Amino acid sequence: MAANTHQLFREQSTGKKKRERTRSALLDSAISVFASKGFEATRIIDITNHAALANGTFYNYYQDKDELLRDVATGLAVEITGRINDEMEGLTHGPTRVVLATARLLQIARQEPEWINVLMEGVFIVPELQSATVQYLRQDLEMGIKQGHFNVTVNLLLVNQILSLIRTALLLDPQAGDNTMAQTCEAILRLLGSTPAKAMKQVSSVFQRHLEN
Amino acid sequence: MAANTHQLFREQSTGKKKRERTRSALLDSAISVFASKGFEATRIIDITNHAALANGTFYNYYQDKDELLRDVATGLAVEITGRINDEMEGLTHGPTRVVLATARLLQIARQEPEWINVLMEGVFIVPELQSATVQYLRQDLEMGIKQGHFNVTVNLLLVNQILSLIRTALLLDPQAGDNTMAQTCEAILRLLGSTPAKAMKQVSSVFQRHLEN
Amino acid sequence: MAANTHQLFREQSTGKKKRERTRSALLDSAISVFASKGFEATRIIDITNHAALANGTFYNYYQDKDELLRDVATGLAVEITGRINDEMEGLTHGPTRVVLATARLLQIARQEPEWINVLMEGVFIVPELQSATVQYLRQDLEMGIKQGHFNVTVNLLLVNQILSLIRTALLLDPQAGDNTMAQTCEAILRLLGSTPAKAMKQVSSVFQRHLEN
Amino acid sequence: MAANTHQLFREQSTGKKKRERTRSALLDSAISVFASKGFEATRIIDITNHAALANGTFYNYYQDKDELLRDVATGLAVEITGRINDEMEGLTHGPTRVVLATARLLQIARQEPEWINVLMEGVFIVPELQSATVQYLRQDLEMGIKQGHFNVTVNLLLVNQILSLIRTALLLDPQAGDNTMAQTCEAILRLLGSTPAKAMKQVSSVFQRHLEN
DNA sequence: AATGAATGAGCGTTCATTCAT
DNA sequence: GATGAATGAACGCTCATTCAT
Repeated sequence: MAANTHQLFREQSTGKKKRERTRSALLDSAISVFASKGFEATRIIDITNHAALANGTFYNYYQDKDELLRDVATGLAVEITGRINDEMEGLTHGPTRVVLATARLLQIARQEPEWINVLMEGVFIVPELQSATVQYLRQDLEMGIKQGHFNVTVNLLLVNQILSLIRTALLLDPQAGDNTMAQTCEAILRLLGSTPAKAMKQVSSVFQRHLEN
Repeated sequence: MAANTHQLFREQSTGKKKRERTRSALLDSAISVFASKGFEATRIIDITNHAALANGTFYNYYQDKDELLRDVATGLAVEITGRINDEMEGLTHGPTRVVLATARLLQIARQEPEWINVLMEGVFIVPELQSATVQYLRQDLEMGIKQGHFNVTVNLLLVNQILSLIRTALLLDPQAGDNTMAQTCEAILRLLGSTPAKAMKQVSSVFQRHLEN
Repeated sequence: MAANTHQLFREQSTGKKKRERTRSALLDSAISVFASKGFEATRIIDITNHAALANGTFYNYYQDKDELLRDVATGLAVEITGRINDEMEGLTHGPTRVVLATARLLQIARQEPEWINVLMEGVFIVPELQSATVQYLRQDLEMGIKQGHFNVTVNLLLVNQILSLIRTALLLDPQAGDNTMAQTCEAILRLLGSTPAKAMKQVSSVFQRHLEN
Repeated sequence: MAANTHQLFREQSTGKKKRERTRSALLDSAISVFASKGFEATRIIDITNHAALANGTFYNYYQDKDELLRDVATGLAVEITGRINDEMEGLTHGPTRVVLATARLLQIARQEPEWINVLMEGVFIVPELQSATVQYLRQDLEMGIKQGHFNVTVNLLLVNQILSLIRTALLLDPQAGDNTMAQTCEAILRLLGSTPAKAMKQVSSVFQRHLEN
């Protein structure tokens, strides 16, 4: 098992029953292997080997790879949205929320590149994830519109445009450098109707207040 | 063979030697099958069956699926960029070129949804295609900047942001309805620095002048 | 599975773990099939069918036919040289050792014709076997030279000449009748410098003392 | 087509009809390809490619690879035995004939290594060749016996022992250096009953008289 | 619960062979 | 006679899945 890997699920299951611990081992291994070989190219035995389990053990927990990915991706989504939400507790300014959420997501990608890789593959297999994300985003957008900061009508295409800008950043620069992060946030604000000047100001202001570390 | 399928390569090869006609049958079949099952899930025998050929025949023409995809995607790219370029002959206004190219691409997707599907998969396998597209786009962007219409610095992320907006339209609405088309063009102009009002005006003006049919 | 087949490896593995027993089934089947169809003409499925296993099972044990042959031939070599050595324990007369080793090998061929067939094919694929045989032979030759019985200089060609005389006997008369056996032993002694008369006397003396049964 | 190849059959067919010339091209190509890849590993298309012919052309001349090998090997045998016989015209001394035939064969192997490779593969497929060789050899052996030079009874095993000594020389040292040649001739004479001293004398005498160049 | 040996369907690939041109 | 495109049987090999231990 890779030594320097963050073991999200293992941590959550220490002290619990054996069944839960084995399941967590499969989930953590799945993250590593999916991230390094891609979902399609991953074979069941890659995951069980990585978890130091027998191949047959897999089928005590999951019917197939898809079901595992669903579990992994959902767990990751819960973890990530939890982290982001904690940070936005109490923020009521639409643009700030949108910029901050975007920036934090890219920061997490920087710290845990495997998570995001897997999450992005999961989104194609687990439609629920997509719609959950859409719900979060919609709220912030409508908040910004009411406050007069965004000049858009919220629809499915708009939400997906925003998500695709984030996805593009992750694909092009998986470590999400500062430039990538700023350019992506500004692009989203422009898309929502900001002028270039206002977008830039907004972004640097949020970065200074919330991300200075 | 599906009856209602446009047979791009078959048309190009009627009257030519048998070898060329068989190759075209493989290419056309590949478009259909890749589009319906996706590249990864497609088996060689799916393609040869669709073309009413024996499985072994495939290997008289290509070493593997990748090589075929490369050939298909390149052929499609040539066809599509040719069509778009023809229409933009002589246009020197940056924003008009960008809007028109986007709109025409989405129109072609409406007429030939299979083409775009396959082309988008091909872009991940054939890097040359990506960079060719990037070249085209860069020129128009720089034209618009010189003319004072765009407020951006051209970099790889920007170009990919624009492409991702087009891709999002195709994924969400493969038939690319008029609303999708307009919203996508406006989004691109906003990304390039337009105000919402200017973007909308620009788009409707281009649509009226060049797409009224 | 052929009923009258000696099952060398099966005998060695009864009582052991399943993995070992399956491996032995493959080895024994390989001997039978290689011997009857030849190595080249043998298909993986011939071996697994003969062993009443699924084709895929083969790959749980060997990467390819070559690896299996290596295992089979090595096992056979160990068995055969073991038997011959047991019989020569304590013999210090060079010509006697050479004649006896030759005769015993041909006798084993008579009892287990499949073993020798496979071993001879294996020698071309597993160089270690060849050189092991060469080592054995060299020692006996040099013993005979020191004792003044052989008039030769030991080199690679000489060793191979002796081996080729044995091989010729096996090819022409796989059951190695008494005449073949005697003529081969005498030929080897002549090659090593004996006169016809001495060679004949030597051979019949060894046969009487060691092979009368 | 390899430039430095001796083209036995091509030479024999220049000026003849096209059918004959194409057949010769196949035969000459077969020698080269069989010699370099081995008979088993050679595919029909290897031969036709080498002959700059279409694959289908092969079947205008032969039913399969075996038939071609039979033709090639027979042609080579005729050529080689012809050359050796020419040289032995009028020689009536048994040992001299045996030594000379052996030496000349090894010399030809030195000049045309491909011929011998192919011939040796052919012997396993074309039994007639083996028996023809046996006939030649028998005559010389019986001549030597009548003359009191050989102390053997001629049988199939004896003849094959002699052939195997020659084969061993060719396998171990395809270029058949002088030492290999001498040691092989002496081995044959020893096998036929000569003492080491007489064998050596006989060989060097023949070499001096007939091979000094 | 965990194991890991066994399975066999299903794929890619080769290549001798046929046959219309 | 020569061509070379097309064929399809036959093989090697992988891997998800089962199940006795």
